[in-house]
Amino acid sequence: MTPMTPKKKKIPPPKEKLSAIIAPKKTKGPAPTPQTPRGMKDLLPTEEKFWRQANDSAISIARAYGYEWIETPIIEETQLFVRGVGKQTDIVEKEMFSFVDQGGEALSLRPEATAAVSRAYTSHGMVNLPQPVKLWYSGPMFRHERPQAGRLRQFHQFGFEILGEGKPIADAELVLMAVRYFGDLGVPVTVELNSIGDHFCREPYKEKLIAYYRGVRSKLCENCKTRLSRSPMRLLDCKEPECVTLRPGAPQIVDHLCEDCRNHFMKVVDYLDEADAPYSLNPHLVRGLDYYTRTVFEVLPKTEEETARAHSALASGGRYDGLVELLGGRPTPAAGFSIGLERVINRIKELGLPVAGAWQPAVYFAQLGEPAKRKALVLFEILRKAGIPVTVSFTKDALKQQMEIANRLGVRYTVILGQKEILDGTVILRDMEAGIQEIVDEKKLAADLRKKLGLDTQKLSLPTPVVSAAPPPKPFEEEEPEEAKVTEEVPEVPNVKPEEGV
RNA sequence: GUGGCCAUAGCUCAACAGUAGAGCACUAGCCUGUGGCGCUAGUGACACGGGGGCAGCACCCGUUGGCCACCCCA
Repeated sequence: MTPMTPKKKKIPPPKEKLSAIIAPKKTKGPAPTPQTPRGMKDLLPTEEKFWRQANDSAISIARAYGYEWIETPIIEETQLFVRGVGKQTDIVEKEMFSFVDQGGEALSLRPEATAAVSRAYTSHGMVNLPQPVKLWYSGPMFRHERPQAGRLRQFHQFGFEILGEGKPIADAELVLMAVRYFGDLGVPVTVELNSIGDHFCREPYKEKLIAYYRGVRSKLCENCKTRLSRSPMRLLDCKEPECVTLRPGAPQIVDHLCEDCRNHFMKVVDYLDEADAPYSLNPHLVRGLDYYTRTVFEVLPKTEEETARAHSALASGGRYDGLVELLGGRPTPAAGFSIGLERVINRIKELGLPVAGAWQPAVYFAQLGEPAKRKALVLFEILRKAGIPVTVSFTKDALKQQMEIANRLGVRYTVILGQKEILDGTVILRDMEAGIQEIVDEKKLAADLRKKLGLDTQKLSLPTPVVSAAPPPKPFEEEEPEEAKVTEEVPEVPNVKPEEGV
C-alpha cells in the first residue's frame, strides 16, 4: 500500500495532444504573431489609473467595513464548482475552462470566487475565528462565453463575503457597501432586490411554479420548455415575448416565502429604507448560481436611455446559507457580492468620471557622461530612499533626450548631474515649470527636494507615494501658479514666449 | 453556444483590380551639457491561409480576432 496514492480515479493525461501542441508540425511561411486568446486582453499602462481607481475604492470600502484580504488559487478542482455553483447552471454546464492535468486531476479555472472562499473557510478552520469572518478578494475569473464589450473570458472581480452571520443586517450591509462603492466613484446605479427563499419554502414554491407553467407549456419558448424541469425559477427571467406575457400569472416567490424567510427579507428591506438606499424590488430576479438563498441583488447602471446594455450588471450577490455545508463544512450562514471591475471601468470611461492619477514622479534625475552615470547610481538611490518620488533613465546618454523625457513625465524638478558638478560635489536643480535652475550641494539635495515638494509637512516618508483611494470627485492635479522665487536665471534657454505663464 | 457586421502603420483614418497614403506618435538632425514650439528626414501596415483571375488590400471560401443582437451574467 502506498499511502501517497490518492483514491480518485485518474484519467490518463492527453500526452499526444500536448506534445503535438508543444512541437507542432512545420508550417510554411513566417511564424504568425501570437495573439491573446479570445476574450482575454492585455492591460496596458494607460489603463493603470482606471484600475487603481476601481480597485482602491473597493479596498477602502472593504477596510471601512472591516473586511480582510484573502486570495485563493485561480485553478481549483472542477468538483468545487460543480458542487458549489451547481451542476445545472450555465456557468458549470457550458462556461468553465476545464482540463485534466498531467497528473490526471480534473481542474478548472475559477468562474467565480465565492465557492473557493467558502472552501477556504472550512479548509482553514475559520469557524474557530470570531464570527463573522469578513473577507474581500480581487482577481481574474474565467468563463468561456462569446466575448462582447463588457463580457470577457478573463475578467476581474472584486468581491466581499461575510461568513458565519445570518442576520438580515449583514445582507443590508452588503447592499449598502455596493451602493456606496458606486457612490464614491460617481457611477449612478440602481439595485434590484429579491428574496428567493431557502430550501424549505423554495421547493414547494417551485412545485407551484411548475404546475402553473405546465398548464401553459405549449406557449413557452423552446428554451423554457427545457428549463421547466431543470431550473424552473429561471423561467421568470426569460426575455422571450411569449414567456414574458405569461409571467404576470405566475406565482411569485415573495408570496410563498416561509415565515422566517419573509421576516428576514422584510428586515433587509427595512434596513435599506433606513439607510435610504436606492433599490427596487424585482420579484423576477433570479440568480444563475445555485447556492443563493433568501436575499439576492444586482447592481445595474442607471442610464438615460434604458438600452439593452443597462441590463448588464455591474455587481451582484446575495445570501448563500447552504454553501459552506454543501462543501463539507459546518452549517454556516453567509452572504456576499462581487463587482465586475471591467464593467465599472467601462462605465467610468463612458461617463468621463475623474480618476486619481497613476503614480507620478515629481523629480527626474538626468545624468551626463560616464562618470556621472556611475555617480548617479548612488545619488539616485539616496533620493529614492529619502522618499522622493524620483525617476531616472540610466540608459540614456544625451541630456536633450533626458530633458524630453522629464518634460513628457510632467515632472516638477529635474536634477542634472554632469562632469562639472561631479568636480564641485554639486548638482543642478532645474524647476521645469519656471525654467529656472540653481546649483545645490549634493549632500543637501535630498533635504532640499523634500522641502520644495512639501513632503515634510505630511506624515513620514511614503516609499511609494501611490495615489490613495480618495474616491469622490477629486478632479485632476491642483495647479500651483507658483511664481519664480528662485534666484538664478539661465539665459541660454530659449524661453520664447512668456505668455504661457501658468 | 446561435445569427449578423467588421479587420489597412503604435493610434485615428484614406485609396485603387495594376503593386499602399495622411495626421498624430516614434527615431534622428537643425540645437557639440538643457524640455515644451517650429522645420527637415527616417522607421513603420494590407490579421492568417486557400481559391478563381494576366494582375488583388480590394472578389469568393476558410481560420483567427473584435463588435452588435440573442443567450447569459460580472
